[in-house]
Amino acid sequence: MGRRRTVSAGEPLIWEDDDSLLVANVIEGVLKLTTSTADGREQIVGVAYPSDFIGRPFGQTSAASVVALTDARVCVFARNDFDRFAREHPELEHKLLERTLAELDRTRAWMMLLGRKSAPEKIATFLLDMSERLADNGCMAHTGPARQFTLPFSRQQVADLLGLTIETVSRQFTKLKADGVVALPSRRDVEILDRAALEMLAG
Amino acid sequence: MGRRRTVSAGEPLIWEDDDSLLVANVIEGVLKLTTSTADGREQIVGVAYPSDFIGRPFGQTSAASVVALTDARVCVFARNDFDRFAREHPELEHKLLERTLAELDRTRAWMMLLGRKSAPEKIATFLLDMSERLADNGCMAHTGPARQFTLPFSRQQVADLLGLTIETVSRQFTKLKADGVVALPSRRDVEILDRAALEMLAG
DNA sequence: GCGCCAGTTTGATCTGGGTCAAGGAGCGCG
DNA sequence: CGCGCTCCTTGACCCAGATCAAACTGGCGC
Repeated sequence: MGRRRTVSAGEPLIWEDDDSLLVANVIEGVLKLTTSTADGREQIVGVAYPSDFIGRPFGQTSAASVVALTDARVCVFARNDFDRFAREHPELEHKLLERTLAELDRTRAWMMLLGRKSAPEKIATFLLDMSERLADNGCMAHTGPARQFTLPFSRQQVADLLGLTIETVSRQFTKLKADGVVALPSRRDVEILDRAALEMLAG
Repeated sequence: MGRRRTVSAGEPLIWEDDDSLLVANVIEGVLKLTTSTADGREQIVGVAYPSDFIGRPFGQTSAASVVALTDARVCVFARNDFDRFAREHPELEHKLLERTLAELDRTRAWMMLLGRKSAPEKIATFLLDMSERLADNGCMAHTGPARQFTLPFSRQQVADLLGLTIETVSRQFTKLKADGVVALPSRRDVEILDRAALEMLAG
């Protein structure tokens, strides 16, 4: 049941496989879910971490495309098989429902960010959100928010997540560093120096 | 199982009822799901039409508040009862899962709108979306997109849905009217005169 | 170590949409 | 019928963040 597959950073996860759509479970790594307009604007609409489901069981294929942000290992299922299996195993469907409801909550909170928050608020919210989702090595944390961590995102991807341009993201990072709120030891690394200030900025 | 309740336009649907959280099914009318910041900015994160579920089964209460846009009838359940009932009826859970997945897809499409679309694109997308969801009387259409319909939203609510200000919404409506793309016979009524133009604008 | 190149930062300028401030316009009510 | 209230439109101006245009930086191959 379900074949292992590895995807390296930057590679798309293809949804077509011998005539059937796929559903997958993330084992390791981080992937982005995006939608794009015809003229190339991109919005990241979801981020999948280990243990998250991706794909669209039942009904038609979803519009989002999936690309690995880090090297990743996933477990893929032909959708037909998965659908049948799920319908025969209510416990699995229940689990899936709980996860989908949680994801919907997170997505709705992100809508508020996209529609109503300013650039400084977006960046602060993003950093706090990341510190909760990432331990030092990029996996799920059960040890509370991390003080320092490595982003699985480039600046452009942060921009695509927050509905900003790369220049604005860069300027906001520089500002936070200048104000002593965060340290940026390397392009991808963040250390939170003043969490209270970030929480204030996040609104 | 489940008590009927009526909510008039503008009234909130209270989630606390003799010590237990509620879950509800919309029978008639339209309701908005919103989140707000401390300083009063509001974002509509979902709209519930007849047959939609609202509330948060399993897990903790969701952050969104629910307000009726039109007079509405809903069927409410104590959440504990609902959770137990759902777990004993896999068919219900399956239905709920399908709806939740569909809602997640719609929400993700809306993220693209909020993060990356311009005001004219937002308005055009909104009008096309409404024409698909509303028949003349504000109920679900199975007759294809409506050419004219009554919005269940005030201008301010359209702004809260699209992440704009009321003034920008008003100006965009005026522009579309001036360009002969739509007719606006009254504050809440819209008639689409040139669907192709709207689709072009929506991007 | 040196050059190259993608990703990033920084600066200068522009503009879409926000803000502030008046008017209109529909509608319920006396 | 006209008063008043709420919602909506319109106008003038402004500013956060986009756009355009260079530099800078840090890996990596040679």
